[in-house]
Amino acid sequence: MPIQKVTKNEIIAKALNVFSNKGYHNTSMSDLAAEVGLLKGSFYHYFISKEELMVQILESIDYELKSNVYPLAFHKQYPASKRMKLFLKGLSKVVIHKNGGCILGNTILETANLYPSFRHLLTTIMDGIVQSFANIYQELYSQEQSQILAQQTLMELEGAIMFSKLYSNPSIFQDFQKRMIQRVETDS
Amino acid sequence: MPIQKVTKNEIIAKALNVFSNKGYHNTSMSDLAAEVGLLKGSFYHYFISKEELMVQILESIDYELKSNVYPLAFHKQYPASKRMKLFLKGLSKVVIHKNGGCILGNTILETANLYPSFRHLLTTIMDGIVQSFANIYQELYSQEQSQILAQQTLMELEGAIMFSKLYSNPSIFQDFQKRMIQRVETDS
Amino acid sequence: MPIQKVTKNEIIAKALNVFSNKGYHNTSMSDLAAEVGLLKGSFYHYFISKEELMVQILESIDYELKSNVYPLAFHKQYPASKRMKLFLKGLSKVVIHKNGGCILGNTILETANLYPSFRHLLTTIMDGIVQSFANIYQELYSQEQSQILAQQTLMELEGAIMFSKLYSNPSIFQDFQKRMIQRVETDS
Amino acid sequence: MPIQKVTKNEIIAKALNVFSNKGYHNTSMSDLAAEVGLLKGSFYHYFISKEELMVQILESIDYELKSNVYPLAFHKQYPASKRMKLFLKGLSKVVIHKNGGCILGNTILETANLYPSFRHLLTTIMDGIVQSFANIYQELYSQEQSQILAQQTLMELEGAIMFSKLYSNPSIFQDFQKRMIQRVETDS
DNA sequence: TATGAATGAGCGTTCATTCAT
DNA sequence: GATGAATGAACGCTCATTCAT
Repeated sequence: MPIQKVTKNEIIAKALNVFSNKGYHNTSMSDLAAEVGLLKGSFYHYFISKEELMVQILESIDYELKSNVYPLAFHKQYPASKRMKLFLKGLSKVVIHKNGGCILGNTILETANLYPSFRHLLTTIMDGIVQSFANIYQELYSQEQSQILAQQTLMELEGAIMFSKLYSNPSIFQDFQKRMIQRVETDS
Repeated sequence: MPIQKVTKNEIIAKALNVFSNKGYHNTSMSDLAAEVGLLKGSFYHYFISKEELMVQILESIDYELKSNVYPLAFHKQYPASKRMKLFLKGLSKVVIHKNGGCILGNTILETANLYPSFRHLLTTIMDGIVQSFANIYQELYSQEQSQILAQQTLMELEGAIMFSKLYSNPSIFQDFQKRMIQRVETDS
Repeated sequence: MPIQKVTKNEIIAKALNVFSNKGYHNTSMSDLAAEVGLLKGSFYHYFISKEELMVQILESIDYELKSNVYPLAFHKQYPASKRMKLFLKGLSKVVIHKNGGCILGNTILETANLYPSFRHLLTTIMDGIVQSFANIYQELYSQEQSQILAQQTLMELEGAIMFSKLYSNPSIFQDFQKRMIQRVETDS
Repeated sequence: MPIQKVTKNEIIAKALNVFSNKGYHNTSMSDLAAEVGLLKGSFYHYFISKEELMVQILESIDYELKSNVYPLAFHKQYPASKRMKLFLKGLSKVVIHKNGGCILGNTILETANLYPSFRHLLTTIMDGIVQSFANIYQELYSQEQSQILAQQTLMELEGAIMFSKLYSNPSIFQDFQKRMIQRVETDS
């Protein structure tokens, strides 16, 4: 009976971290194998290729967001500001890695034009995030306006993470979060 | 004088394009050499390394922006909206490449943590852009408010380009531009 | 278990030969790989770099000499001349390669100023050889005198090999050996 | 009228130094050109190849020794010890370079088996040096004995330089010189 | 004579991937 | 399932050399 040193999910979680920190092309299969304590050859028992690994990482992100994060934006009894706060927190936990930035933004910029298999997943995820933001905004704005604001919010989020990375200053992203929460606060 | 097939500036211009489209790590010196019609080995007559080439690309961007683009934001006799329009147009010409996105954003996400020589130039450039936006906003807002808006604008710009790239839809970035121009329009 | 075409020790033995014949800088990793029937890339499974390979070669020489050669100079029941004879024979077997000369001398002249990691091993080995010669001489000479003679012997040995190589004439080295044996002969 | 920045002899002198310090294979034509203040391309106006340059260096050493150094060993009115002293001094000046060792020994070990054009010159030079030593010894020894001692002296000289290099200790070579002078001293 | 751009082969090294055990 | 040896292409870069100007 062969021993199993790791599970696919463990690999996905660790590989996500490595990719976030080093980028797709700058991460080697050796790096990934080392991170999970396997040898390079063993790695291919779990994922047939580097590309397939990234696909499954993105799929797991999609699943995680759908299961645990999007619902935070749809909590009917919470006010918009609370939903915004919880949603941003949940989103950050899944998708943002300290110093490494946002796996989505990183992967879009580095690979969107190269791997159609990535692009489809990335659009699905980005759409999901936008719709969640839009739902929050609809407490205060028209549907059309909410849609626009939602997209802007995600854009600014990605930009804020980029700035945080460039200046090695996490408070840039924290300020962004505060701004977004305030925007939907109705201090009546 | 020996035959010269290319100039350093031509190389910088073409390499900028290739890096924009393929990313830093995914671009090989062969790719770059082929783009300008040289062999890999010949390329090293112009740039001693891939890293140095990128440094010089970023320096040339910095120079170009300082010479021709930042001034557009400081035109005293133009109204804010016109300055915003001209500035965004100038900025786009230097820094954004169709399908490839923004060389600044790409390079920040892919290399900011790896190459200190890049980071310093990138912060210089980003600071310059933010100050230019801030100057435009100061026609309508307080200095403090302008500063914040300027940074937000650049963040959203980078996010907008990311979306344009992901969805292969240039109008996302164009809509962003319109929004920014409207924001400083005073319909008097 | 994966197929294994060679062992590390086989590589060390063959690489020692190639380095001896061609010199450190004039030997390419392809040369070495070809010698053991591997491709260049496969070579790096055994040694992470050319420098590390040479380090391990020198380490294996040090080990071999300590295990099997130095003891020949310390045989208490043998007379000095017999010990000299056996020691020179043992030394030659480990360190001298036909036509290629002495790996120690070659490596000292070519790399001593370039690779500190080599230099340390080379001094260790040279010291060990000198001490062995000194021990032989102590049967006939004072300790101080033996020390000087021992160093001279090793110097002349390296010079003799250099001459043998230059004139493609092995008898120059053989004559040297006879001379050294006679020097410690006490025909009583 | 084209300017001439350097003379062939200047190049030979400087190239000799560089080769002594870095070795033949580890010295690039760029290194040599830089040392004499030329560009690589210009270098080929003086020497058609790296190999030809080394040939001319060896030829110039041969000429220099014949003109100015060998005669020191044949001074009829000087005693052997004085001739030995002067000869060793003259030889060192031409052939030994601080830290870099002896160009003859270096070149023999690194290239003797590769370049027949080098080998012939090197044997000529080594023969010349041996004959000079032999002439000195003939004041005290038989012709046959002198011949053997002369060859041993040159061997030990090369070995002494090797040791000096390995241990970064010039006094090893100086001690060798003293020993050789004492050997032919007749304190009558 | 001097230049320096260009060449094309080769360097040491790393890569994603394969596969016999 | 895990190993790690092997692959072969590609990497960034350097080499000795050529040659139009």
